[in-house]
Amino acid sequence: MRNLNSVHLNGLRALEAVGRLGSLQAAAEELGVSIGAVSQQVIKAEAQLDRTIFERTPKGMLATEAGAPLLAALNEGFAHLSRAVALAQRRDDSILTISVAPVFAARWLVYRLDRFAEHHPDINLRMDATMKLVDPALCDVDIGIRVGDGRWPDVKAELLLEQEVFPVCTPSMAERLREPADLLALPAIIDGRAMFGWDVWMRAAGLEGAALETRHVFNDASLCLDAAIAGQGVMLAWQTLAGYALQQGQLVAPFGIRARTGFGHYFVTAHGVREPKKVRDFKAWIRAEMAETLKLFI
Amino acid sequence: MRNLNSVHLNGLRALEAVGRLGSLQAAAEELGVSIGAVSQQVIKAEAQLDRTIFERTPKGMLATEAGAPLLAALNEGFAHLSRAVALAQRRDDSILTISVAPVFAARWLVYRLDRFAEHHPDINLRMDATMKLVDPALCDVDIGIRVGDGRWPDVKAELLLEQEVFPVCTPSMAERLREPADLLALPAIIDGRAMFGWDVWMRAAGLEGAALETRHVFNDASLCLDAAIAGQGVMLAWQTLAGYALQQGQLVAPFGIRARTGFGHYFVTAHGVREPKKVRDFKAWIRAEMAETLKLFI
DNA sequence: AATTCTGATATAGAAAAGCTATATGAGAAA
DNA sequence: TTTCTCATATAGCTTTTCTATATCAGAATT
Repeated sequence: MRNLNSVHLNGLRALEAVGRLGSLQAAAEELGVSIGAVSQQVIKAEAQLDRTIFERTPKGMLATEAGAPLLAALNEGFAHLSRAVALAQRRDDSILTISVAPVFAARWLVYRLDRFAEHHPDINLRMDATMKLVDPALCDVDIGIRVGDGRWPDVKAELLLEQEVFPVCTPSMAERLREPADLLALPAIIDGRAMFGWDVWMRAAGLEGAALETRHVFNDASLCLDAAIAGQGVMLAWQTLAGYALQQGQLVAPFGIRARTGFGHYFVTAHGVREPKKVRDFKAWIRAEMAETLKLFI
Repeated sequence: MRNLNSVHLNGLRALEAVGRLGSLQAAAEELGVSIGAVSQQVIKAEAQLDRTIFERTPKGMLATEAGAPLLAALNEGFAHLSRAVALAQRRDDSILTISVAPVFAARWLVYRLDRFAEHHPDINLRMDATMKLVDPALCDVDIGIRVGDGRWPDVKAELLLEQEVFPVCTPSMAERLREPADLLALPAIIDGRAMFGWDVWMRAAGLEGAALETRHVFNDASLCLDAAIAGQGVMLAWQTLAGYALQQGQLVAPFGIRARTGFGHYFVTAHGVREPKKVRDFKAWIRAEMAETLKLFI
């Protein structure tokens, strides 16, 4: 398609519009420019193609014999391009595209999707699981949920939940514990990627300076939780990570001492954009479900 | 197709090229611009469409799920546009397009076209009959033949034949004529559009100031000749106009007195262009045929 | 672990394309 | 002859496109 390099695409479009509509006036109206602009483009394009495409008559522009097949092919080309643009511009408003961290999806959201479908049968959810912060203004994501300090200047961050961490282990392990300091005797399961450490909890538990024996280190919080469920040790988890396992009785949170990390779960949307109803509905639903989760921690 | 107004065509082309070729580097090469230029155009077009068409990977650009149908439609569109441009750029070198005055075509050239075909079976002649001067640089005419003073600054004019005029009438009318002054008694057939008058010939015949009785005035030289052939009177004709009728014995040129009008037949071509072989062949052939015509006037 | 390579993006400023506003010309219609 | 319609030319402003250069991120190599 290198031959397209020798002619301006805007000129080809001018040719096509004039050919289809029969006059500079009509073409100018469709293209949204002045008659002089279309005239210049047609003349320039004819020169670039080294062809006379139109015969100028007092009643308007008539395609020459040589020009007619060219205009037919141009019409077909621009019709396809127009269809392509229409395809891109059509918004399927029934699809809500969300972006969440994989661990949030796997440990909290995926268990609730059936209830979302029940509450909002008109909304089709499309989930993009990535840890990267997304800017909904720059991609076709409607809303994101991320954990962090919320200080992201390029997006609008709205606090959903303050993150609190607490130790979790199997019930049988917990039976051996009489006081918080007894936790120090248990092997610790460490999330190498966590944005916080045990020291945050130690302070809250009055055990500042104390440490646990590290048994396992993973680079994925979800794997850590699996290891805790398997009885491998104690893990410092947070609400959305451990909520389901607590509810199912697979894990317990001994002593109920919780510490705030300073981070939070945030809704991430685009600056200065009026939120569509489906986004507002989703946020409201997420808040209601989060309230249900928090009942575990009263 | 107004929806195309909201996105730059060059951007759509960049999208298509990257989609088809898989990287900015390859697309830049095909489009004949720098990688940075393609990158900017893709980013801008994605913003204008409000769509993420590509996922950026370390190995290059991958079409997103939403982008793939768009790119397919764009590819079809640009393929058609490319075909259109190729159609326009293809020169059918076997076709020679000439532009001549209708009267020159009807009274001189058309009788000889069989001989042109014999001499040049490889050249297909396409004749555009119009009185308007053409500029081969600005239209798809290869060469023109026009009568005039040859002072046309926008084109290259090469003298073919100096125009000479002379009275013509039927043989039976001529039988009654003993000397040039006897012509003055005959009714005159006048071409209202001629660039010269009888005075030009009168001077050459030593009859300066004399005049004929006007019987008929036409606005077409060809009709004048038809009237002369029909015995309606005497007409002041020129070589290419009357040559065939003289050769056929339908008309005679009594006394053989000819006058130059100051005009001429000229080949009209574009300035500063090396003439293709078919144009050179055509000119040579025309000169040879013209020499044959002039044998009538020796 | 450090370095190199590949591919994409950002930016400033220059070049080219596109556009508007206005004047003008040609032919048809009134 | 006048008016109307349609196209063209031109100057200069605006927008788009482009280049050159610096930078970044991830993969591959050492």
